[in-house]
Amino acid sequence: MPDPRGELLHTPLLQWYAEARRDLPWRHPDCSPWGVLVSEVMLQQTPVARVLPVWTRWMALWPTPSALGGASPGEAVREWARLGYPRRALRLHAAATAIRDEHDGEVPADEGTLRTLPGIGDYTAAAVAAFAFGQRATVVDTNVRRVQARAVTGVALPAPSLTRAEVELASALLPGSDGDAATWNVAVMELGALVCTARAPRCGECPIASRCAWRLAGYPPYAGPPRRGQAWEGTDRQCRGRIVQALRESSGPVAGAELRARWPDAAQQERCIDALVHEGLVEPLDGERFQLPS
DNA sequence: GAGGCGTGGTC
DNA sequence: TGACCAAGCCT
Repeated sequence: MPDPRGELLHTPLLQWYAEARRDLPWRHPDCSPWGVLVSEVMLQQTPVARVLPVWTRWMALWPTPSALGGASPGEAVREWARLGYPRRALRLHAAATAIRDEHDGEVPADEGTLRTLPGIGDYTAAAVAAFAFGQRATVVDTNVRRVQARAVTGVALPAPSLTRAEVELASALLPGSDGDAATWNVAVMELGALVCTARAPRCGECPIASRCAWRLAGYPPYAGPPRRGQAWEGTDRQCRGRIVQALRESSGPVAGAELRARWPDAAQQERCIDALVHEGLVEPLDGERFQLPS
């Protein structure tokens, strides 16, 4: 049952996307499902500009899941460079070995099967099903949420966490055919990334501005619960980042004393190292030395 | 379900 | 200038 709210938006948005879309390597027709999967994991909470060079190098080193599975998790973390959230590199390595060992080395096309892989949640499973396999999956990321909130719901920003209603709305707006649906998903995301941005939306360039509920309501300001920022200075996050960076940039093991020189709070740093070891991001060696996992 | 988890660019 | 934000996931 087609949703009239979606029908009105499909043509202008798909036309806009055909002209305004960025030429990204993971969108090329010859990009493998593995390339799409890698891009989606790298793009979790990370801007396109920072992902591009890392993705390119990563795909040259490990063009298949089995190739990555043949590397050590530490190599994956090192090539992850400064993308942030290095646990993603560890999980991508684990996903690669699972694909090699349990799926004949082929990225699964089924959303439910993708969802079982480490580091693959609802968003990424739907994105791979849609963008790598052309399926009619409901892809809901932060861009889709913001575009829907404005264009359809008429509010400045979505709630802090994803609601059931948002997923149902995205599903209702989806075009009926597989191909159109896959393009629609990436078109809405692209609109959110390039035009309907969080900070300073470019409504003058928006193909659906004339139908935007937020604009028609006079741009009411965000009225939801406060959105809490993330502390940084002196946090475990910063401390952990410092530790992993030191191990990444060293060709060999790093002495605990050398790490200690990089962080003022010894107790905090010890706690962070313990946590990193527990998570598998750091491997302890004899003589109070540490390295990326072998 | 709230909170933890990196890094750097933007206005 | 320093909050805010970027194709989320996991516990």
